[in-house]
Amino acid sequence: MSVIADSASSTVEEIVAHLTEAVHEHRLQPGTKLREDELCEIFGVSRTLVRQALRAMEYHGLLTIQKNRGAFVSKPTLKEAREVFQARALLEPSTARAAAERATPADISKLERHIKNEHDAIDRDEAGLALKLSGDFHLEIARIADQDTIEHFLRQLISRSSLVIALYWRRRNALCESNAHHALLDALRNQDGDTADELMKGHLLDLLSQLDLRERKEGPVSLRDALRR
Amino acid sequence: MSVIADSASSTVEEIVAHLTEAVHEHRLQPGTKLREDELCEIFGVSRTLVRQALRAMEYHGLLTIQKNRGAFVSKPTLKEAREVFQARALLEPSTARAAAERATPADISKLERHIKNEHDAIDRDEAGLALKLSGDFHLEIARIADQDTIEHFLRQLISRSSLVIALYWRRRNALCESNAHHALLDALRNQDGDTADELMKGHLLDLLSQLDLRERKEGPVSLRDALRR
DNA sequence: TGAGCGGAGATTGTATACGATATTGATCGA
DNA sequence: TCGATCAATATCGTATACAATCTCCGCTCA
Repeated sequence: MSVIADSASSTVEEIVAHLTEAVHEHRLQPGTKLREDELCEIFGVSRTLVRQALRAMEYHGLLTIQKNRGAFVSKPTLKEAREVFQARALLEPSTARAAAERATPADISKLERHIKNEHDAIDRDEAGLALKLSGDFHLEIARIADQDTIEHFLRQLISRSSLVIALYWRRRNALCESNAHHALLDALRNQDGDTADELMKGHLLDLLSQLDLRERKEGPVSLRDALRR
Repeated sequence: MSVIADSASSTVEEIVAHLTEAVHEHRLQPGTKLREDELCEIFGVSRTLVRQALRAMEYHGLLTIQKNRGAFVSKPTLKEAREVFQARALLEPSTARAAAERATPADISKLERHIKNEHDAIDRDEAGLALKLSGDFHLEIARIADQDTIEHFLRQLISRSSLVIALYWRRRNALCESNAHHALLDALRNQDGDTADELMKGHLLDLLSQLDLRERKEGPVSLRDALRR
Protein backbone atom coordinates (compact mmCIF):
# COMPACT_ATOMS: atom_id res chain seq x y z
CA MET A 1 0.00 0.00 0.00
CA SER A 2 2.90 2.34 0.67
CA VAL A 3 3.88 4.66 -2.12
CA ILE A 4 7.56 4.74 -1.24
CA ALA A 5 9.26 1.63 -2.57
CA ASP A 6 12.88 0.58 -2.49
CA SER A 7 14.80 2.88 -4.77
CA ALA A 8 16.87 -0.11 -5.87
CA SER A 9 14.90 -2.05 -8.47
CA SER A 10 11.30 -3.12 -8.77
CA THR A 11 9.41 -5.86 -10.50
CA VAL A 12 6.91 -5.25 -13.27
CA GLU A 13 4.09 -6.00 -10.85
CA GLU A 14 5.35 -3.40 -8.38
CA ILE A 15 5.58 -0.76 -11.10
CA VAL A 16 2.08 -1.54 -12.26
CA ALA A 17 0.79 -1.47 -8.70
CA HIS A 18 2.36 1.91 -7.93
CA LEU A 19 1.20 3.54 -11.12
CA THR A 20 -2.26 2.03 -10.84
CA GLU A 21 -2.62 3.29 -7.30
CA ALA A 22 -1.53 6.75 -8.41
CA VAL A 23 -4.18 6.75 -11.13
CA HIS A 24 -6.84 5.40 -8.82
CA GLU A 25 -6.16 8.09 -6.28
CA HIS A 26 -6.12 10.76 -8.99
CA ARG A 27 -2.54 11.76 -8.34
CA LEU A 28 -1.98 11.03 -12.01
CA GLN A 29 -4.67 12.87 -13.93
CA PRO A 30 -6.12 11.67 -17.24
CA GLY A 31 -3.92 12.93 -20.06
CA THR A 32 -0.68 12.85 -18.10
CA LYS A 33 2.20 11.54 -20.15
CA LEU A 34 4.35 8.79 -18.64
CA ARG A 35 7.82 8.98 -20.16
CA GLU A 36 9.74 5.74 -20.13
CA ASP A 37 13.12 7.16 -19.10
CA GLU A 38 11.57 8.98 -16.18
CA LEU A 39 9.91 5.82 -14.96
CA CYS A 40 13.20 3.96 -15.38
CA GLU A 41 14.90 6.39 -13.02
CA ILE A 42 12.04 6.36 -10.55
CA PHE A 43 11.77 2.60 -10.31
CA GLY A 44 15.43 1.76 -10.96
CA VAL A 45 14.92 -0.63 -13.85
CA SER A 46 15.59 -0.68 -17.56
CA ARG A 47 13.10 0.37 -20.20
CA THR A 48 12.37 -3.26 -20.90
CA LEU A 49 10.47 -3.67 -17.65
CA VAL A 50 8.93 -0.22 -17.74
CA ARG A 51 7.53 -0.97 -21.17
CA GLN A 52 6.09 -4.25 -19.94
CA ALA A 53 4.37 -2.38 -17.14
CA LEU A 54 2.99 0.25 -19.51
CA ARG A 55 1.64 -2.43 -21.83
CA ALA A 56 -0.06 -4.16 -18.93
CA MET A 57 -1.73 -0.94 -17.87
CA GLU A 58 -2.80 -0.24 -21.41
CA TYR A 59 -4.46 -3.60 -21.39
CA HIS A 60 -6.23 -2.69 -18.16
CA GLY A 61 -7.55 0.40 -19.87
CA LEU A 62 -5.74 2.85 -17.62
CA LEU A 63 -3.19 3.98 -20.19
CA THR A 64 -3.37 4.71 -23.87
CA ILE A 65 -0.18 4.07 -25.82
CA GLN A 66 0.29 5.99 -29.06
CA LYS A 67 2.89 4.65 -31.45
CA ASN A 68 6.09 6.68 -31.34
CA ARG A 69 4.44 9.18 -29.01
CA GLY A 70 4.27 7.49 -25.64
CA ALA A 71 1.92 6.39 -22.89
CA PHE A 72 -0.76 8.65 -21.46
CA VAL A 73 -3.28 8.20 -18.68
CA SER A 74 -6.49 7.40 -20.53
CA LYS A 75 -9.20 9.99 -20.96
CA PRO A 76 -12.39 7.97 -21.33
CA THR A 77 -14.91 9.53 -23.64
CA LEU A 78 -18.46 9.98 -22.47
CA LYS A 79 -19.48 6.93 -24.47
CA GLU A 80 -16.82 4.83 -22.79
CA ALA A 81 -17.91 6.19 -19.43
CA ARG A 82 -21.46 5.05 -20.01
CA GLU A 83 -20.32 1.70 -21.32
CA VAL A 84 -18.22 1.04 -18.25
CA PHE A 85 -21.18 1.50 -15.96
CA GLN A 86 -23.51 -0.39 -18.27
CA ALA A 87 -21.12 -3.34 -18.23
CA ARG A 88 -20.87 -3.16 -14.46
CA ALA A 89 -24.67 -3.12 -14.27
CA LEU A 90 -24.71 -6.38 -16.20
CA LEU A 91 -22.02 -8.14 -14.18
CA GLU A 92 -22.27 -6.95 -10.61
CA PRO A 93 -25.85 -7.60 -9.49
CA SER A 94 -25.72 -11.33 -10.12
CA THR A 95 -22.26 -11.40 -8.61
CA ALA A 96 -23.60 -9.77 -5.46
CA ARG A 97 -26.35 -12.37 -5.44
CA ALA A 98 -23.84 -15.19 -5.63
CA ALA A 99 -21.75 -13.54 -2.92
CA ALA A 100 -24.75 -13.32 -0.62
CA GLU A 101 -25.34 -17.02 -1.04
CA ARG A 102 -21.75 -17.92 -0.26
CA ALA A 103 -20.49 -15.33 2.23
CA THR A 104 -18.89 -16.75 5.37
CA PRO A 105 -18.63 -14.89 8.68
CA ALA A 106 -14.98 -14.24 7.86
CA ASP A 107 -16.01 -12.62 4.59
CA ILE A 108 -18.54 -10.44 6.39
CA SER A 109 -16.04 -9.15 8.92
CA LYS A 110 -13.56 -8.45 6.15
CA LEU A 111 -16.17 -6.34 4.40
CA GLU A 112 -16.95 -4.58 7.68
CA ARG A 113 -13.32 -3.60 8.00
CA HIS A 114 -13.37 -2.41 4.40
CA ILE A 115 -16.28 -0.11 5.09
CA LYS A 116 -14.64 1.17 8.24
CA ASN A 117 -11.48 2.03 6.32
CA GLU A 118 -13.61 3.79 3.76
CA HIS A 119 -15.23 5.92 6.43
CA ASP A 120 -11.88 6.73 7.98
CA ALA A 121 -10.52 7.85 4.64
CA ILE A 122 -13.52 10.07 4.08
CA ASP A 123 -13.17 11.55 7.57
CA ARG A 124 -9.56 12.38 6.84
CA ASP A 125 -10.58 13.98 3.52
CA GLU A 126 -8.56 11.50 1.52
CA ALA A 127 -10.99 11.32 -1.35
CA GLY A 128 -8.62 9.42 -3.61
CA LEU A 129 -8.01 6.71 -1.04
CA ALA A 130 -11.71 6.50 -0.27
CA LEU A 131 -12.48 5.99 -3.93
CA LYS A 132 -9.89 3.23 -4.20
CA LEU A 133 -11.32 1.50 -1.11
CA SER A 134 -14.79 1.81 -2.53
CA GLY A 135 -13.61 -0.02 -5.63
CA ASP A 136 -11.93 -2.67 -3.51
CA PHE A 137 -15.25 -3.27 -1.78
CA HIS A 138 -16.83 -4.19 -5.08
CA LEU A 139 -13.92 -6.44 -5.99
CA GLU A 140 -14.12 -8.15 -2.63
CA ILE A 141 -17.72 -9.07 -3.37
CA ALA A 142 -16.65 -10.68 -6.63
CA ARG A 143 -13.99 -12.59 -4.72
CA ILE A 144 -16.56 -13.82 -2.22
CA ALA A 145 -18.76 -14.90 -5.11
CA ASP A 146 -15.79 -17.03 -6.22
CA GLN A 147 -16.09 -15.75 -9.79
CA ASP A 148 -12.52 -15.37 -11.02
CA THR A 149 -13.41 -14.46 -14.58
CA ILE A 150 -15.92 -11.81 -13.63
CA GLU A 151 -13.57 -10.51 -10.97
CA HIS A 152 -10.92 -10.13 -13.65
CA PHE A 153 -13.24 -8.05 -15.81
CA LEU A 154 -14.54 -6.08 -12.86
CA ARG A 155 -11.01 -5.15 -11.90
CA GLN A 156 -10.64 -3.46 -15.26
CA LEU A 157 -14.05 -1.85 -15.11
CA ILE A 158 -13.50 -0.47 -11.63
CA SER A 159 -10.10 0.86 -12.66
CA ARG A 160 -11.71 2.69 -15.53
CA SER A 161 -14.52 3.86 -13.27
CA SER A 162 -11.87 5.72 -11.34
CA LEU A 163 -10.85 7.55 -14.49
CA VAL A 164 -14.46 8.24 -15.35
CA ILE A 165 -15.05 9.69 -11.93
CA ALA A 166 -11.94 11.83 -12.25
CA LEU A 167 -13.37 13.30 -15.43
CA TYR A 168 -17.13 13.30 -15.10
CA TRP A 169 -18.05 13.30 -11.41
CA ARG A 170 -20.59 15.96 -10.58
CA ARG A 171 -19.71 16.76 -6.97
CA ARG A 172 -16.39 15.39 -5.94
CA ASN A 173 -16.74 15.96 -2.24
CA ALA A 174 -19.81 13.82 -1.74
CA LEU A 175 -18.86 10.17 -1.77
CA CYS A 176 -22.34 9.13 -0.81
CA GLU A 177 -21.76 5.46 -1.43
CA SER A 178 -21.24 4.48 2.16
CA ASN A 179 -24.92 3.90 2.79
CA ALA A 180 -25.24 1.75 -0.27
CA HIS A 181 -22.29 -0.33 0.83
CA HIS A 182 -23.76 -0.72 4.30
CA ALA A 183 -27.05 -1.92 2.89
CA LEU A 184 -25.24 -4.38 0.65
CA LEU A 185 -23.30 -5.70 3.60
CA ASP A 186 -26.57 -6.27 5.48
CA ALA A 187 -27.98 -8.24 2.57
CA LEU A 188 -24.85 -10.36 2.41
CA ARG A 189 -24.95 -10.92 6.14
CA ASN A 190 -28.53 -12.16 5.82
CA GLN A 191 -27.63 -14.38 2.84
CA ASP A 192 -30.35 -12.47 0.98
CA GLY A 193 -29.42 -12.86 -2.67
CA ASP A 194 -32.48 -11.15 -4.08
CA THR A 195 -31.92 -8.02 -2.04
CA ALA A 196 -28.19 -7.97 -2.78
CA ASP A 197 -28.96 -8.16 -6.50
CA GLU A 198 -31.46 -5.31 -6.28
CA LEU A 199 -29.25 -3.14 -4.09
CA MET A 200 -26.27 -3.53 -6.39
CA LYS A 201 -28.38 -2.68 -9.40
CA GLY A 202 -29.66 0.46 -7.71
CA HIS A 203 -26.22 1.39 -6.44
CA LEU A 204 -24.75 1.31 -9.93
CA LEU A 205 -27.66 3.29 -11.36
CA ASP A 206 -27.04 5.84 -8.62
CA LEU A 207 -23.40 6.13 -9.59
CA LEU A 208 -24.25 6.46 -13.26
CA SER A 209 -26.80 9.15 -12.54
CA GLN A 210 -24.14 11.24 -10.83
CA LEU A 211 -21.98 11.48 -13.93
CA ASP A 212 -22.00 14.73 -15.80
CA LEU A 213 -21.31 15.97 -19.30
CA ARG A 214 -18.91 18.64 -18.14
CA GLU A 215 -15.48 18.84 -19.73
CA ARG A 216 -12.42 17.50 -18.00
CA LYS A 217 -10.50 19.12 -15.20
CA GLU A 218 -7.08 20.74 -15.18
CA GLY A 219 -4.00 19.36 -16.94
CA PRO A 220 -1.21 17.00 -16.00
CA VAL A 221 1.04 17.15 -13.03
CA SER A 222 4.66 16.31 -12.32
CA LEU A 223 5.08 12.58 -12.63
CA ARG A 224 7.63 12.40 -9.86
CA ASP A 225 5.46 14.42 -7.49
CA ALA A 226 2.46 12.27 -8.15
CA LEU A 227 4.42 9.17 -7.27
CA ARG A 228 6.18 10.81 -4.29
CA ARG A 229 9.44 9.00 -4.59
CA MET B 1 -7.40 -15.03 -42.98
CA SER B 2 -4.60 -16.82 -44.76
CA VAL B 3 -2.17 -18.74 -42.60
CA ILE B 4 0.81 -18.21 -44.87
CA ALA B 5 2.27 -14.78 -44.23
CA ASP B 6 5.33 -13.08 -45.67
CA SER B 7 8.39 -14.87 -44.40
CA ALA B 8 10.12 -11.52 -44.09
CA SER B 9 9.02 -9.85 -40.86
CA SER B 10 5.70 -9.42 -39.14
CA THR B 11 4.19 -6.95 -36.73
CA VAL B 12 3.11 -7.89 -33.24
CA GLU B 13 -0.51 -7.74 -34.35
CA GLU B 14 0.12 -10.18 -37.18
CA ILE B 15 1.85 -12.62 -34.86
CA VAL B 16 -1.01 -12.41 -32.39
CA ALA B 17 -3.54 -12.87 -35.18
CA HIS B 18 -1.84 -15.94 -36.60
CA LEU B 19 -1.35 -17.62 -33.25
CA THR B 20 -4.87 -16.75 -32.14
CA GLU B 21 -6.32 -18.21 -35.30
CA ALA B 22 -4.29 -21.38 -34.80
CA VAL B 23 -5.64 -21.73 -31.27
CA HIS B 24 -9.19 -20.96 -32.34
CA GLU B 25 -9.06 -23.61 -35.02
CA HIS B 26 -7.50 -26.10 -32.61
CA ARG B 27 -4.34 -26.49 -34.63
CA LEU B 28 -2.56 -25.53 -31.42
CA GLN B 29 -3.92 -27.72 -28.67
CA PRO B 30 -4.19 -26.65 -25.02
CA GLY B 31 -0.91 -27.39 -23.29
CA THR B 32 1.28 -26.84 -26.34
CA LYS B 33 4.45 -24.93 -25.53
CA LEU B 34 5.32 -21.93 -27.68
CA ARG B 35 9.08 -21.46 -27.64
CA GLU B 36 10.27 -17.95 -28.35
CA ASP B 37 13.16 -18.82 -30.66
CA GLU B 38 10.95 -21.00 -32.79
CA LEU B 39 8.41 -18.22 -33.19
CA CYS B 40 11.22 -15.80 -34.03
CA GLU B 41 12.26 -18.00 -36.95
CA ILE B 42 8.70 -18.57 -38.09
CA PHE B 43 7.73 -14.90 -38.09
CA GLY B 44 11.13 -13.43 -38.90
CA VAL B 45 11.39 -11.03 -35.98
CA SER B 46 13.44 -10.74 -32.82
CA ARG B 47 12.40 -12.09 -29.45
CA THR B 48 11.35 -8.59 -28.41
CA LEU B 49 8.31 -8.66 -30.65
CA VAL B 50 7.55 -12.31 -30.06
CA ARG B 51 7.48 -11.69 -26.34
CA GLN B 52 5.13 -8.75 -26.81
CA ALA B 53 2.81 -11.00 -28.78
CA LEU B 54 2.93 -13.73 -26.15
CA ARG B 55 2.13 -11.23 -23.39
CA ALA B 56 -0.81 -9.92 -25.36
CA MET B 57 -2.19 -13.41 -25.78
CA GLU B 58 -1.69 -14.09 -22.10
CA TYR B 59 -3.89 -11.05 -21.42
CA HIS B 60 -6.49 -12.49 -23.77
CA GLY B 61 -6.48 -15.67 -21.72
CA LEU B 62 -5.26 -17.88 -24.55
CA LEU B 63 -1.76 -18.42 -23.21
CA THR B 64 -0.38 -19.03 -19.76
CA ILE B 65 3.14 -17.76 -19.19
CA GLN B 66 5.15 -19.43 -16.43
CA LYS B 67 8.17 -17.54 -15.19
CA ASN B 68 11.41 -18.98 -16.58
CA ARG B 69 9.46 -21.84 -18.16
CA GLY B 70 7.71 -20.36 -21.15
CA ALA B 71 4.33 -19.79 -22.76
CA PHE B 72 1.75 -22.54 -23.11
CA VAL B 73 -1.68 -22.67 -24.70
CA SER B 74 -4.01 -22.36 -21.72
CA LYS B 75 -5.83 -25.37 -20.37
CA PRO B 76 -8.96 -23.95 -18.76
CA THR B 77 -10.12 -25.86 -15.72
CA LEU B 78 -13.69 -26.99 -15.47
CA LYS B 79 -14.42 -24.10 -13.14
CA GLU B 80 -13.00 -21.61 -15.63
CA ALA B 81 -15.01 -23.28 -18.38
CA ARG B 82 -18.23 -22.76 -16.47
CA GLU B 83 -17.29 -19.20 -15.58
CA VAL B 84 -16.66 -18.30 -19.19
CA PHE B 85 -20.14 -19.35 -20.21
CA GLN B 86 -21.71 -17.81 -17.12
CA ALA B 87 -20.07 -14.49 -17.96
CA ARG B 88 -21.23 -14.76 -21.55
CA ALA B 89 -24.73 -15.46 -20.30
CA LEU B 90 -24.62 -12.18 -18.39
CA LEU B 91 -23.24 -10.07 -21.22
CA GLU B 92 -24.61 -11.40 -24.47
CA PRO B 93 -28.42 -11.42 -24.13
CA SER B 94 -28.70 -7.70 -23.48
CA THR B 95 -26.12 -7.10 -26.19
CA ALA B 96 -28.25 -9.06 -28.64
CA ARG B 97 -31.21 -6.97 -27.55
CA ALA B 98 -29.35 -3.75 -28.23
CA ALA B 99 -28.18 -5.10 -31.57
CA ALA B 100 -31.74 -5.93 -32.58
CA GLU B 101 -32.76 -2.38 -31.84
CA ARG B 102 -29.93 -0.91 -33.89
CA ALA B 103 -29.29 -3.34 -36.76
CA THR B 104 -29.24 -1.78 -40.23
CA PRO B 105 -29.94 -3.68 -43.46
CA ALA B 106 -26.18 -3.65 -44.09
CA ASP B 107 -25.62 -5.31 -40.72
CA ILE B 108 -28.21 -7.96 -41.51
CA SER B 109 -26.69 -8.88 -44.83
CA LYS B 110 -23.26 -9.05 -43.23
CA LEU B 111 -24.62 -11.51 -40.70
CA GLU B 112 -26.25 -13.49 -43.48
CA ARG B 113 -22.90 -13.85 -45.20
CA HIS B 114 -21.40 -14.90 -41.86
CA ILE B 115 -23.90 -17.69 -41.47
CA LYS B 116 -23.39 -18.79 -45.05
CA ASN B 117 -19.64 -19.04 -44.51
CA GLU B 118 -20.30 -21.04 -41.39
CA HIS B 119 -22.43 -23.51 -43.31
CA ASP B 120 -19.84 -23.79 -46.03
CA ALA B 121 -17.16 -24.56 -43.50
CA ILE B 122 -19.29 -27.23 -41.91
CA ASP B 123 -20.05 -28.75 -45.30
CA ARG B 124 -16.35 -28.94 -46.02
CA ASP B 125 -15.76 -30.57 -42.64
CA GLU B 126 -13.56 -27.70 -41.45
CA ALA B 127 -14.71 -27.81 -37.88
CA GLY B 128 -12.02 -25.44 -36.62
CA LEU B 129 -12.91 -22.78 -39.14
CA ALA B 130 -16.61 -23.23 -38.45
CA LEU B 131 -16.00 -22.72 -34.76
CA LYS B 132 -14.04 -19.54 -35.42
CA LEU B 133 -16.78 -18.21 -37.67
CA SER B 134 -19.34 -19.05 -35.05
CA GLY B 135 -17.43 -16.93 -32.56
CA ASP B 136 -17.15 -14.12 -35.07
CA PHE B 137 -20.92 -14.16 -35.42
CA HIS B 138 -21.28 -13.39 -31.73
CA LEU B 139 -18.67 -10.65 -31.92
CA GLU B 140 -20.42 -9.13 -34.89
CA ILE B 141 -23.57 -8.81 -32.81
CA ALA B 142 -21.64 -6.90 -30.15
CA ARG B 143 -20.27 -4.64 -32.86
CA ILE B 144 -23.76 -3.96 -34.17
CA ALA B 145 -24.85 -3.16 -30.63
CA ASP B 146 -22.10 -0.51 -30.64
CA GLN B 147 -20.81 -1.70 -27.27
CA ASP B 148 -17.02 -1.42 -27.46
CA THR B 149 -16.36 -2.33 -23.87
CA ILE B 150 -18.54 -5.41 -23.89
CA GLU B 151 -17.18 -6.39 -27.29
CA HIS B 152 -13.69 -6.21 -25.81
CA PHE B 153 -14.63 -8.58 -23.00
CA LEU B 154 -16.59 -10.84 -25.32
CA ARG B 155 -13.59 -11.19 -27.57
CA GLN B 156 -11.69 -12.68 -24.66
CA LEU B 157 -14.59 -14.86 -23.58
CA ILE B 158 -15.16 -16.24 -27.04
CA SER B 159 -11.45 -16.92 -27.42
CA ARG B 160 -11.51 -18.88 -24.23
CA SER B 161 -14.71 -20.61 -25.27
CA SER B 162 -12.72 -22.05 -28.12
CA LEU B 163 -10.25 -23.55 -25.66
CA VAL B 164 -13.07 -24.82 -23.51
CA ILE B 165 -14.66 -26.48 -26.50
CA ALA B 166 -11.33 -28.03 -27.44
CA LEU B 167 -11.17 -29.60 -24.00
CA TYR B 168 -14.70 -30.27 -22.88
CA TRP B 169 -16.94 -30.55 -25.91
CA ARG B 170 -19.10 -33.65 -25.78
CA ARG B 171 -19.56 -34.43 -29.46
CA ARG B 172 -17.17 -32.59 -31.67
CA ASN B 173 -18.77 -33.35 -34.99
CA ALA B 174 -22.12 -31.79 -34.26
CA LEU B 175 -21.88 -28.02 -34.47
CA CYS B 176 -25.59 -27.63 -33.99
CA GLU B 177 -25.49 -23.89 -33.54
CA SER B 178 -26.53 -23.01 -37.05
CA ASN B 179 -30.20 -23.05 -36.21
CA ALA B 180 -29.70 -20.86 -33.19
CA HIS B 181 -27.81 -18.35 -35.27
CA HIS B 182 -30.51 -18.35 -37.90
CA ALA B 183 -33.18 -17.68 -35.31
CA LEU B 184 -31.10 -14.85 -33.86
CA LEU B 185 -30.68 -13.34 -37.27
CA ASP B 186 -34.45 -13.40 -37.77
CA ALA B 187 -34.99 -11.60 -34.48
CA LEU B 188 -32.44 -8.98 -35.45
CA ARG B 189 -34.02 -8.58 -38.85
CA ASN B 190 -37.39 -7.97 -37.16
CA GLN B 191 -35.83 -5.53 -34.67
CA ASP B 192 -37.27 -7.79 -31.99
CA GLY B 193 -35.12 -7.12 -28.93
CA ASP B 194 -37.09 -9.29 -26.53
CA THR B 195 -36.79 -12.34 -28.73
CA ALA B 196 -33.12 -11.72 -29.45
CA ASP B 197 -32.46 -11.54 -25.71
CA GLU B 198 -34.31 -14.78 -25.07
CA LEU B 199 -32.76 -16.62 -28.00
CA MET B 200 -29.25 -15.64 -26.98
CA LYS B 201 -29.89 -16.72 -23.41
CA GLY B 202 -31.14 -20.10 -24.60
CA HIS B 203 -28.32 -20.46 -27.10
CA LEU B 204 -25.69 -20.00 -24.42
CA LEU B 205 -27.45 -22.39 -22.06
CA ASP B 206 -27.46 -24.91 -24.88
CA LEU B 207 -23.74 -24.52 -25.38
CA LEU B 208 -23.07 -24.85 -21.66
CA SER B 209 -25.20 -27.98 -21.45
CA GLN B 210 -23.05 -29.64 -24.09
CA LEU B 211 -19.87 -29.37 -22.03
CA ASP B 212 -18.59 -32.50 -20.39
CA LEU B 213 -16.44 -33.45 -17.43
CA ARG B 214 -14.20 -35.70 -19.47
CA GLU B 215 -10.46 -35.25 -19.29
CA ARG B 216 -8.57 -33.44 -21.99
CA LYS B 217 -7.61 -34.85 -25.35
CA GLU B 218 -4.24 -35.85 -26.77
CA GLY B 219 -1.02 -33.92 -26.21
CA PRO B 220 0.75 -31.08 -28.01
CA VAL B 221 1.66 -30.89 -31.64
CA SER B 222 4.50 -29.45 -33.68
CA LEU B 223 4.35 -25.70 -33.54
CA ARG B 224 5.56 -25.26 -37.10
CA ASP B 225 3.04 -27.75 -38.48
CA ALA B 226 0.18 -26.08 -36.69
CA LEU B 227 1.10 -22.75 -38.24
CA ARG B 228 1.84 -24.23 -41.68
CA ARG B 229 4.55 -21.85 -42.71
C1' DT C 1 19.37 -51.23 -9.90
C1' DG C 2 17.68 -46.95 -8.73
C1' DA C 3 17.80 -42.55 -6.37
C1' DG C 4 20.37 -38.45 -5.85
C1' DC C 5 23.55 -35.21 -7.66
C1' DG C 6 26.17 -32.29 -10.83
C1' DG C 7 26.99 -29.87 -15.15
C1' DA C 8 26.34 -28.80 -20.01
C1' DG C 9 22.97 -27.06 -22.98
C1' DA C 10 18.64 -24.93 -23.77
C1' DT C 11 15.48 -21.36 -22.70
C1' DT C 12 13.80 -17.38 -20.66
C1' DG C 13 14.69 -12.62 -18.15
C1' DT C 14 16.83 -8.15 -18.30
C1' DA C 15 19.83 -4.55 -19.90
C1' DT C 16 21.93 -2.11 -23.41
C1' DA C 17 22.80 -0.42 -28.16
C1' DC C 18 21.25 1.32 -32.26
C1' DG C 19 17.77 2.98 -35.54
C1' DA C 20 13.29 5.40 -36.50
C1' DT C 21 10.11 8.86 -35.50
C1' DA C 22 8.34 12.84 -33.31
C1' DT C 23 9.03 17.25 -30.98
C1' DT C 24 11.24 21.50 -30.21
C1' DG C 25 13.24 25.71 -31.18
C1' DA C 26 16.01 28.66 -33.96
C1' DT C 27 16.58 30.76 -38.38
C1' DC C 28 14.94 32.80 -42.52
C1' DG C 29 11.85 35.13 -45.53
C1' DA C 30 7.51 37.50 -46.48
C1' DT D 1 5.80 40.21 -36.44
C1' DC D 2 4.29 35.96 -38.00
C1' DG D 3 4.58 31.67 -40.21
C1' DA D 4 7.37 28.09 -42.49
C1' DT D 5 11.39 25.22 -42.76
C1' DC D 6 14.85 22.42 -41.06
C1' DA D 7 18.31 20.84 -37.92
C1' DA D 8 19.09 19.30 -33.13
C1' DT D 9 17.32 16.82 -29.54
C1' DA D 10 14.22 13.93 -27.14
C1' DT D 11 11.72 9.87 -27.12
C1' DC D 12 10.12 5.59 -28.65
C1' DG D 13 10.75 0.89 -31.41
C1' DT D 14 13.48 -3.09 -32.35
C1' DA D 15 17.45 -6.00 -32.22
C1' DT D 16 21.12 -7.88 -29.90
C1' DA D 17 24.05 -9.20 -25.93
C1' DC D 18 24.54 -10.92 -21.58
C1' DA D 19 22.72 -12.93 -17.13
C1' DA D 20 19.68 -16.02 -14.61
C1' DT D 21 17.14 -20.10 -14.46
C1' DC D 22 15.54 -24.39 -15.77
C1' DT D 23 15.89 -29.01 -18.08
C1' DC D 24 17.86 -33.10 -19.16
C1' DC D 25 21.22 -36.51 -19.25
C1' DG D 26 25.02 -38.97 -17.45
C1' DC D 27 27.47 -40.11 -13.37
C1' DT D 28 28.20 -41.72 -8.68
C1' DC D 29 27.24 -44.33 -4.81
C1' DA D 30 24.37 -46.81 -1.59
